[in-house]
Amino acid sequence: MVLKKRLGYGFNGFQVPFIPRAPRSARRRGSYKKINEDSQTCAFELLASVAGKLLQETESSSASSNPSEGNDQALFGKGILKQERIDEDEPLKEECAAYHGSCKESIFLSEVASKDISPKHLQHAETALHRTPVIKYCDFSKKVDADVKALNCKSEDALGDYSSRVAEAPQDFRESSGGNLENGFTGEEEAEGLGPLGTRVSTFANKCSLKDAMDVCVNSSPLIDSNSTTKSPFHGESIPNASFSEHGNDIILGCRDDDEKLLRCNKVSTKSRTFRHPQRVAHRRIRKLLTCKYWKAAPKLKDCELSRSDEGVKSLCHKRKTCYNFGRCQHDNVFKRRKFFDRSSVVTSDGGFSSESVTNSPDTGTSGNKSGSATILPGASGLSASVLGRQASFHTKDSHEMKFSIKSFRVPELYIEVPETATVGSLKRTVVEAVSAILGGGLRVGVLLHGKKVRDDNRTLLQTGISCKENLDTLGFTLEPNSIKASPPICSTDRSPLPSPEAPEPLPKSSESPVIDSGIPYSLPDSSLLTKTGNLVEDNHDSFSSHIDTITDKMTSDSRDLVTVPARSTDALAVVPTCQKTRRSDLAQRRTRRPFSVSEVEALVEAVEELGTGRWRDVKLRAFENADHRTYVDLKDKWKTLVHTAKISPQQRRGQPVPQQLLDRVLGAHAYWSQHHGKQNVKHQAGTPRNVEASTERLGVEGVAPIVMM
DNA sequence: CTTAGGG
DNA sequence: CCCTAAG
Repeated sequence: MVLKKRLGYGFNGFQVPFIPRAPRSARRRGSYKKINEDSQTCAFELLASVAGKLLQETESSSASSNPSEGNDQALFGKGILKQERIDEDEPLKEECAAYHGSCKESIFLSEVASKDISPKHLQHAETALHRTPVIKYCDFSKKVDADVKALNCKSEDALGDYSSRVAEAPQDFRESSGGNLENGFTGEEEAEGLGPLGTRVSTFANKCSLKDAMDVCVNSSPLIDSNSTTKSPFHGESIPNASFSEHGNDIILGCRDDDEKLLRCNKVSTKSRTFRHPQRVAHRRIRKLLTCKYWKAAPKLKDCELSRSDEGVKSLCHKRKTCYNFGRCQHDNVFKRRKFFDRSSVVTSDGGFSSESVTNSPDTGTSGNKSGSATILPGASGLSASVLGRQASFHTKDSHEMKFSIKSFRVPELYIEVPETATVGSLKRTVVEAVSAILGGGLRVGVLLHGKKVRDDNRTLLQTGISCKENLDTLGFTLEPNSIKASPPICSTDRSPLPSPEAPEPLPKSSESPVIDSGIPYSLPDSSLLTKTGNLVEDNHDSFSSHIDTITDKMTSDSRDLVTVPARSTDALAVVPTCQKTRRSDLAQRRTRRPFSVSEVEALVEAVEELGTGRWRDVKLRAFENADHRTYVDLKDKWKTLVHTAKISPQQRRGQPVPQQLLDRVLGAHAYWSQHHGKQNVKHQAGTPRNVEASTERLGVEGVAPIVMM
């Protein structure tokens, strides 16, 4: 079975986390989802599934404990692993190349083994590791391979042991390798006392450029022992990595940043370049946005609305909520937030910042091809990526060739606040960091079939009901960030204003509990930002902290998955400068109040008399056509208040007095229309309730009723 | 998007 | 005015 897959990828945008709240409108959501769903449904999933299947097959067929050997050979020989990345030729690439070229030990060894394992390197490596969880993982895999190879060639001292072990039992890898490896995976701890293996890994990681993180991951994964289920780097469930490459699939999953600065952060890069303005944003919304002192860009993820996948995914979403650090202090704004998002021009209709998908591969199935599109839903953090895939062709019975491309990546709950003075670059960085934080814990791939998550990793595709020929479209993948548990307050360990990526944060390793990585300190690289934020922080400190508490409480009660951000973290604060008040005014800013003038009231009354209640839109059109600030809802509300006003005693009325005459008419019309289930008789004229001069106390329909229609 | 109502 | 649930 030869699977050739290519993944294009790119971050499409971030999604705002969804708040566990009941969907506003089922209807709406449905439509929303529909849109997304259709377009991106399962490339990734497909891929994953295929991989899984392959894995299965592989396992059964070739059960070589030593993956490096035969497998590699096969892979490379077939040129399966193809690096589509075009960009930079980074070390990583080199490595890959080496790999490809001769998967023989020699090369590998030279690359890996020969590397310096000086403390320096280590440090470097560590840094790298910490920064890039994913990469770590990837590297790790490779590492393993490398190790294995090394072993084969000539065992290298300690390394040999490790590697051998690894080769045999990847699962144990972590354990055997000791903390080091683990560290590498999780990126939690410092890589102290790294063993040889650890060292290497680190080194390797170091070499890899962040940009290629994803690529690396995918490509390298295959290298790992196919038989063993490697604990996914992503903390999560184990993923049959081997499967991917084994069959010669060419899977390229890459994410890259266009912004190099971003690279310093974590791995999964995002490419966010521009903000797409939702076309539908109302003027006023935009207006509001503009007036905001700070703008926030957050994808809006209404619960699962954005999730493009089906129920399965949805459920996922619901289960895990991610609260990004940035959003922390505003929990109260959660609600408002949503609103904001809706209105924000910054947010894309489908989610927020969106950067168009970045696709490297020329033939990415970006072109509307839906067949294999997949949605990657980052379950935990709600990060989701959508993948577009395409089934290229079918060859022999068993070999299927498909192309996949990750069309977009979405990170749902990203709440970022950046001063307008921030630079675009800083914004990007911020976003990247935020995303990185979410992805920091690694990624997990989930396979969805018909919207349902396939949990049994051991079943073959066939068994699962996944057929490349038939229902590829029903296949979906989810990319779920391994949520990272709330980590201890960063502040306790790292106070540096500009947390360097090096600062490792403890990450829970448990694959069970998804956690969001809150540990990564976020900061705004931009000095100006920092400065500004710094001030803000100071200013808002109190409110902030208190607010935090509140938030925390709610959060915890709402979702354990929510990340708890260290309230004190300077870093965190830096990103979330604004607080309640400010935010409120900014985000939820109410429309300015515009009392209805008598003339307006009159016009309204007139219109209602004729049209009746229940036809606010028509009323609007008729009497307030040009008053864009008066929405039909406003009119309706006004009518409501008018009616109320008319019913109460003049003494109780406040505000600009409305001529009693008008109020009388209001009552009359109200009585009339409430009596006749209005709308239908548009015909009868203004005469309707109107002649009610004596309408004053006529609550009864009678007084008004006179106006018979017909 | 509209309506209808509660807040 | 806002927010939402519902057509």
